[in-house]
Amino acid sequence: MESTYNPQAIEADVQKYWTDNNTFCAVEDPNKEKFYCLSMFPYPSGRLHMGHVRNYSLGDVISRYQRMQGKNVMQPMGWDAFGLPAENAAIKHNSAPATWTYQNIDYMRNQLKSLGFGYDWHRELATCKQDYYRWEQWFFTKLHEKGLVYKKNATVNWDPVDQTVLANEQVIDGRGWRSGAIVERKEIPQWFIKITDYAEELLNDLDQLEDWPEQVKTMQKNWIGRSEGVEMTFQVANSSDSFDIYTTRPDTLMGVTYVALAAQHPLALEAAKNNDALAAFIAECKSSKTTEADMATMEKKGVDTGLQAIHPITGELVPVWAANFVLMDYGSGAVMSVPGHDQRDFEFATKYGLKIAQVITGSADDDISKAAITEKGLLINSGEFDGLDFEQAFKAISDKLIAANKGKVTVNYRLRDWGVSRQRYWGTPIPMINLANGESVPVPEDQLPVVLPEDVVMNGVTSPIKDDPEWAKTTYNGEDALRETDTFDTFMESSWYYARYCSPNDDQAMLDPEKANYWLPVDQYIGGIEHAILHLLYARFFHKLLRDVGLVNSSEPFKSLLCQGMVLADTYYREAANGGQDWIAPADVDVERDDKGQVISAISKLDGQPVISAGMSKMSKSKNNGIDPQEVIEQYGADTVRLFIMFTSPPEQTLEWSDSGVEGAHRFLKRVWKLVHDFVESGQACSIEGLSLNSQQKTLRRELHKTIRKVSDDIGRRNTFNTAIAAIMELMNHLTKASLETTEDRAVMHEALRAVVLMLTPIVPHLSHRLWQIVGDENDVEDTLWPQVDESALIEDEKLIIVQVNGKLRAKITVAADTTQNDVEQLALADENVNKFTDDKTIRKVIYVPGKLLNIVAN
RNA sequence: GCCGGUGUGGUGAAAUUGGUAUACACGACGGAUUCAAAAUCCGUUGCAGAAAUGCGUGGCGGUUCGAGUCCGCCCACCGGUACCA
Repeated sequence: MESTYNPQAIEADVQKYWTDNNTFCAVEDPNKEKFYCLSMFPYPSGRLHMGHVRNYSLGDVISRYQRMQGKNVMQPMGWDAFGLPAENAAIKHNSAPATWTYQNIDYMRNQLKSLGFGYDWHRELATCKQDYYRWEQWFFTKLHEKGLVYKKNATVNWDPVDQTVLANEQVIDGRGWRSGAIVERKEIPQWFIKITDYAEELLNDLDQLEDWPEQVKTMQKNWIGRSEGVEMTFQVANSSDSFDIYTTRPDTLMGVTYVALAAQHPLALEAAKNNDALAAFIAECKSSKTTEADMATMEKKGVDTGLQAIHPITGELVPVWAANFVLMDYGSGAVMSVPGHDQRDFEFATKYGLKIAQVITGSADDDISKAAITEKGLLINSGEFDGLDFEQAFKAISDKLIAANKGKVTVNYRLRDWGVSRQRYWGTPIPMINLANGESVPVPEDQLPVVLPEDVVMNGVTSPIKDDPEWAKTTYNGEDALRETDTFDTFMESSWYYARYCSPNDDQAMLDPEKANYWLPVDQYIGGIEHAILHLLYARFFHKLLRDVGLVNSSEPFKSLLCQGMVLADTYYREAANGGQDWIAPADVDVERDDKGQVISAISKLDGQPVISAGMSKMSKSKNNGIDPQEVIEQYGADTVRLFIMFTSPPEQTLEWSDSGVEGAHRFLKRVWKLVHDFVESGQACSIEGLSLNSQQKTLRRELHKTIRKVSDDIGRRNTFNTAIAAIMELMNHLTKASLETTEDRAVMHEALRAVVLMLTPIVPHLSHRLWQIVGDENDVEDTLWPQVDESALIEDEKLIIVQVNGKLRAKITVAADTTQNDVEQLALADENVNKFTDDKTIRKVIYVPGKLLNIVAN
């Protein structure tokens, strides 16, 4: 055995071995328990970043651990290949999005291989290839057939100079990122999928997802936002017009002092024809932003439309305002306003001098002249409803509206239907045909796929398939017609890729139900918390759609979910001449520390001049603080990178990159290598069977088996890989101090080293593969089962009891394991230090936690 | 704004069910080895204090024999907010 650890040589050899032996090729086997482990597939942005390395290390550790539990493991990998960045890169590099994307995939695939992830590469897929997206197009036409697809107008960001639609990301401070033009809201026709038809099921099925983080389920629940309320109709005075509003607080209906319409509401547009102020306001609203965060934080503004509405119960007239915070896209585009009991309405009413009425009792310190009373209470100033509580008022008021045929009790969802149209090129063409009569029909099945041309030139503004007058031309039933030139939201591709991995090369069907039902649901899904709502909700929705088309027999795609945190790194900068910051890469900075190790200054390695430290932030191009995984792999090897990433933080938390931490991880692997080397050099291997051990050897075996128990629990149940590694390190600290003189010493050491290598296998698979050839047996470590705990080695004859007086630690006493509570108390009270704190006091109570803790309460 | 999360030594973190706060690692300091350095190995390391001991888990308050952990209020930061993926 070589005396020094040489990761580069080992890793290349072991990776070749895995490839040559198809070690990770997964085949359906009904006699074996399956385990489908999936990490969120990457967008092929160019190079792997540390977030990817973390995500895929987590998936690989879990996959390899489950394989060592004897399961039939499938771990696939692919590419979420459509999306906006490819278009921008193509413009910048003067090439086509397809070329750029395929080059990135090739580079990143090699990076993944160099990290030693156990993927079944036979199952690789890329969503930008027609053999993938053709089935998405087919599926969309099925959904259309089932009535789950419709077209309606929806708002987009419109760049009036470039005459193009912009993503939210492309709008910076209200202006288009290329043209600099002030972006406008514009309504255009778009395709929607009726996710709201599944709102109830998407909500209820969250309860089945026992192995999902509570926080993710809560976020999804709030996003779906089920509420029970009343929908009612307000008649416009002196007109046949009316509009509907929905409220969850019908108990406050008697406190409505005005109603508010969206600026784009048809009644507001009509009224603006003879109202200049209103027309100006509606024009102003055109430039307001479209995101929810912007809508919620912007200054609330409104204008009186001059219309009046008839209160559905009192018959009184209330003014109708147009307001910028009411969304035309959501609900009916109108809300009732109760300034007395809603804070936003209160501020709006105060600002515009509208009436504020109190109709609900508040607590003693509530002051209706200062703020709205938003808690529920008893009704006052509400005529016949006075004295009712929320429940009673809800019933009485809704009953009255129903009787008058002016309203109904309804369930409402915050969730909105999924708009899937994008006015961009690099995506799946929407398989619809627009006929001359204005009707839209799905592309017939025998004409699918609608292929996206890859050999295109980007002009930086419009989609090449929109630019090319020929591309859209087609015929339908012998008539000339035009294809849809919009493409799908890329969330469409990522909503079903997990299922396609089960039969990735099937050219006859979207899925092979037999294979899909063998592997699905995914047993463990791993990805960033940023996907907690949108991606995970759409994928859950798609799975139910796949079920209802008969392609899968389960209702949820992901049995267990693990959300990993971001990867951060140090940031350094210098003031730039223009007052901004010049960000300096952490690799180019040396830090100086004081005697306590606290950083006192940082200097550039390039010029020796000081730089300013700006703390930790997410690795990004803009802060120039990305750490390239490739460089670290080349310096220390993939195993060190994997070990550092798994050790330095629990998976859900943010991970702070540290070069010295990486060195520490590398040092540990060198110690493991050296210990195996020293053991091998010390003589022949031998078995522990039939040997009689001394107390030190027994203690060492107890440490070993306690470690196996903890590591199994940490990896198998808790997903706390950091504490599993810490436990192995602790064991290693014991082992390096152990003697290797006698046969018994060496037998215990051999048992321990075999277990250490096996426990490290999921985390540092190359090193473990090599070491298993030395301390293991002729089988590959990949085909070896996880070590078992020997319960008999765990038995302890003594216990450490913590003795407290009034909850404060005063002594630690060691007693025989079978000592009674009474004897423990006597021993504790005899302790000098305990005595000092109880001496002049009366003992009131004694609390005993058997074998652990004794608390004496005295005063 | 709204929804969700996080906050513990000089640093990353541990404490799994309310029971020894700081395991493991990094850094720093001291020593061994070395012509010297790197590497390696050994030791010290929450703060104050000579010690006894006291204090200490973002802030304020509460529950409890006992609180990092439970409850209330507050602060700071992070993720999402429907066209970034």
